[in-house]
Amino acid sequence: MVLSGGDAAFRVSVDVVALTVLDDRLSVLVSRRAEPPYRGRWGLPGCDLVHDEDLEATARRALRERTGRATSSARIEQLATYGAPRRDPRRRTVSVAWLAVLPVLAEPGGGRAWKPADRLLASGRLAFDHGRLLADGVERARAKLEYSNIATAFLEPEFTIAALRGIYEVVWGHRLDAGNFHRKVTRTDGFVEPTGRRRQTGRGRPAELFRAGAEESLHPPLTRRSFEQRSVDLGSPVRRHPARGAGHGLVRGA
Amino acid sequence: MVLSGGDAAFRVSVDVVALTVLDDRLSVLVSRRAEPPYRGRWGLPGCDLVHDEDLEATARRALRERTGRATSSARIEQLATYGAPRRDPRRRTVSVAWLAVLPVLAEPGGGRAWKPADRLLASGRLAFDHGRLLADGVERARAKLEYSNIATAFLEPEFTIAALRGIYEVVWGHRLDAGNFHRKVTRTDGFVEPTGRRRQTGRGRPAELFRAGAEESLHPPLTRRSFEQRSVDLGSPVRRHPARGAGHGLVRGA
DNA sequence: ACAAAAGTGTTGAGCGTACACCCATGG
DNA sequence: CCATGGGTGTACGCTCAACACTTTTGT
Repeated sequence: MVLSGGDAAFRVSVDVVALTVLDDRLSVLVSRRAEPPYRGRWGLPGCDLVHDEDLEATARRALRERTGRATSSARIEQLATYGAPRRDPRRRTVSVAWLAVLPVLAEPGGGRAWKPADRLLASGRLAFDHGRLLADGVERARAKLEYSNIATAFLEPEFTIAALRGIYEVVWGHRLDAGNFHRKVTRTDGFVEPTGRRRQTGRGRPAELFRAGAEESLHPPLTRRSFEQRSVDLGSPVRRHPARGAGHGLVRGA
Repeated sequence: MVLSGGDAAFRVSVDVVALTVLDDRLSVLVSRRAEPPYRGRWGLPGCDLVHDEDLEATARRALRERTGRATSSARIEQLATYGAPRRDPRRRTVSVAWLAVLPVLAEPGGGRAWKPADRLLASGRLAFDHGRLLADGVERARAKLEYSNIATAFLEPEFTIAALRGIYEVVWGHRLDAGNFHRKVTRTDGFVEPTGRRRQTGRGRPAELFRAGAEESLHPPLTRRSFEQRSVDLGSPVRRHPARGAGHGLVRGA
């Protein structure tokens, strides 16, 4: 860190890949750009770094401005920094990207929307290099489900094991065995802790409610590896409930 | 990413946590600062971002300037970005940190040195927030040994399985069973591939030489988890050869 | 009574650990 | 010949995938 003779200075911004699960799809918060460059394309929430504000505080501010909510409960972590010389055609900009995971919120409105991540990626209609940011964020989330309790951040403070399983199924894109998942989750120290309450789900036996445990990292991890060798249909959501009218049950496991 | 009315601009720098294994110790490249701030402390190699240069190119430049060598062979990956308002007392600076892993090079000279990472961390005599950068870099390296082939980046292109095991032992700080390690490494697809050559090591049966395989990520991973429950002596290096004169053999496994 | 969802039991395959043992070389 | 390090064989224990089965509700 040598102080150069000159004083080259750059714009520094923060962009947030905010993920949630909405209608059984992994979805990301974007807003349609009203101004050039990339007018009409979708952009991730972001804002410029300002004097005396921490990077993480800046990311939380970007998220708060776009969701219109207090986001102190959102789980947030740094993703990576993107600084290719011409990634912003106006001016050289170094952007620190953050991954945020949060439970479903009200629709944000005002040109902003939760859009399915896979569709948005496939459409190629993201501004700047936000397609890469989103892809990196999704991959990070997928990986972290294996060895951290980040899945609980997609849910309200109290949740059922089935709801937690639903997060894994949607983010990983394949179904999991309910029984084995239940055992694995409840027996991994610090992953979830029982509240003693139950939830009426409608049909079926009422499920116990849990909250996130103290342990951030899971040992041993859950593994998606063994499933990846199987074909995964990325084009359609993992339907967690049979389509109305169509009576075909979904196969379990292989 | 909204263009603010003002034009706040920041110094952007790149710092490199360059790791190697020297004398059975995980070591990091540092240079003694000749100028304030932090005169006399140890600093990581770094340089300022300049117009039209990629972040990764900047990191490689910093490494090259400090090692005096072509470092195209070094494995390099982004670590994290540090931007606390007063991390540099002179001017607000956002620093993108990179992790580099490379084989032992000649001593760099000129106030630069390879220093054992653990001692340097314990001494607290690093400049700026470089202690945190170093701690994060070491933890990243430790974690990546589990599920990537990054250990091969510490070695020359051709190496023995025992040398590879030595990297794991030094970085993780405990000994591994030689037989099981050999089996695990040679049977994990894409980790290493045989060259057909052998190396005369002096004593003992000559070891086969391998080179790094094509696969970046290991499935299934090696695991340090099972060892973490055991006590680990962080204060002294894992001696891979018995001390001269002291005839005590090191126990294997538990 | 039946369907559906929650949760438990059971079993077989695979993997990791521990450690015995053989191989190939230097002294 | 022995010592040393390279490399293989083997057995035990644990975990996980698969799936049968029981529990508890709504209709």
